[in-house]
Amino acid sequence: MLKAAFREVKEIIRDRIVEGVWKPGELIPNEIDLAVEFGCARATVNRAVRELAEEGLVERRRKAGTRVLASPVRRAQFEIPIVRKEIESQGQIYRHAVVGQKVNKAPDWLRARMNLDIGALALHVTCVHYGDNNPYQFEDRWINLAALPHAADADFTKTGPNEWLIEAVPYSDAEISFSATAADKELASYLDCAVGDPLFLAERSTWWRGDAITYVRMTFQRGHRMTTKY
Amino acid sequence: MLKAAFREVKEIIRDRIVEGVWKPGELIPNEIDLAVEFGCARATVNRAVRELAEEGLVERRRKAGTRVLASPVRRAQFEIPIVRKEIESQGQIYRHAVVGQKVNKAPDWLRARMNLDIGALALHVTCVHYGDNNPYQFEDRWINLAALPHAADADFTKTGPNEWLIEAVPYSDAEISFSATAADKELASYLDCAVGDPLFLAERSTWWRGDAITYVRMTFQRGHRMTTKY
DNA sequence: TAGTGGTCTAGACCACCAC
DNA sequence: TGGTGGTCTAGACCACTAT
Repeated sequence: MLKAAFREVKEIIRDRIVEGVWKPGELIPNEIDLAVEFGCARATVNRAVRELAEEGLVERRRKAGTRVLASPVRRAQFEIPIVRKEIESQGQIYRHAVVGQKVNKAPDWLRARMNLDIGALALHVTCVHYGDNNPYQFEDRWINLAALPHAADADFTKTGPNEWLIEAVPYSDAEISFSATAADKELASYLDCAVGDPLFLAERSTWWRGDAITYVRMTFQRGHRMTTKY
Repeated sequence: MLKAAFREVKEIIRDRIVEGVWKPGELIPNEIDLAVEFGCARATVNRAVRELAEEGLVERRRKAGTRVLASPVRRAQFEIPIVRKEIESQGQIYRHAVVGQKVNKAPDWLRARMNLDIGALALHVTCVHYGDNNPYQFEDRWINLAALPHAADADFTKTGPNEWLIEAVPYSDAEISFSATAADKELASYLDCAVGDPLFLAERSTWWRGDAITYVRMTFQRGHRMTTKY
């Protein structure tokens, strides 16, 4: 058997959908009929169709059956690597420099975002990540000291705050968002670009069982792109 | 049974990993032992651990066993909706305006990108998508007329080119990339912003079995963000 | 209420690959 | 070459929900 049976079944069904044999909005045969047609067990068909549903090509409901989606929900998936690995995977030499590290009272916007009490303390760390000595990313991070008190004493010169955090604490939830921003004077100097240049910005908040861990703004060098196939 | 058994098993294993019971780099027990421990069938354990592997938390190899990954590969997933649905899902009223539609000889950069022959014809369509009459996205699209000859006669005033394409042709491969760009004069006028403003840009190429279908640049209004949880 | 998908089981055989 | 995961099967019961 060259392929697993459920993969074969999956491909056949996928082809029938993209070729229009089963059109958007229509029902496809039920699992038992498909199992008979393909000469396999119902569980095999189930796995094939279940995976197609996870990919957003069909929609399944008990009793109602399996329906071909009119406009398949397309999903793109991005890997979120550690910046060091991202740089090294491009064959460049990584280094980073900590340019700021201070304990602050969390500003209001941060308290709102991370759901912190009034007067809560946060560690503010900023650093620049380089690939082959060219600035690659400016990292502007806040760490909730109520959740991670020993972060205050950490040394981020050897291990960057991102990698330090990964080893120090797991997280249960994360939210990431991407946008465009204009370089201000600080960004322009760290990222070696002009004030006003359009820069790609990623922001991430992470949580561990309801407690905010960290919020970080990662601003990339001019011309940075995030690409994926799907 | 409140939860499916395989989900329970999955959560227990996930907890043991994040709690450090099974540490990064270590092997976890094999499927048979886990099945005995949890009092279920091996297939149930298999599904649980297989899904954890798909999520990037563990790595599985025959004979070698299942290993906890040192730095779990984090993946963020974005849904790529049709712009009309994206706008409508925000409770806004959608409309679009076609601002350009012309058959051209494909320029060199496009021929290189889409792998077209010299002299190949492409349809160039531009349009603006509005939410509640505010500009939301500027769409700048090229369609390969060798692959889709009847696109030349299409009327995009009722159905935008993106939705028209979805109905007209499936695709087997797509590549999408995100970046930041500065508004030029044309973008500034269509998106009602200042020249030089930083804008979020998405570019997508789609293919059907080796043939390029379309390439599109989607530039969003100022301040646009793309967000997801993971 | 009946039809459909969701899940589980016990057992089986196979493919891979570290040893 | 033996241990591990990968897959398949036949059958069963259950959960949801359209009708």
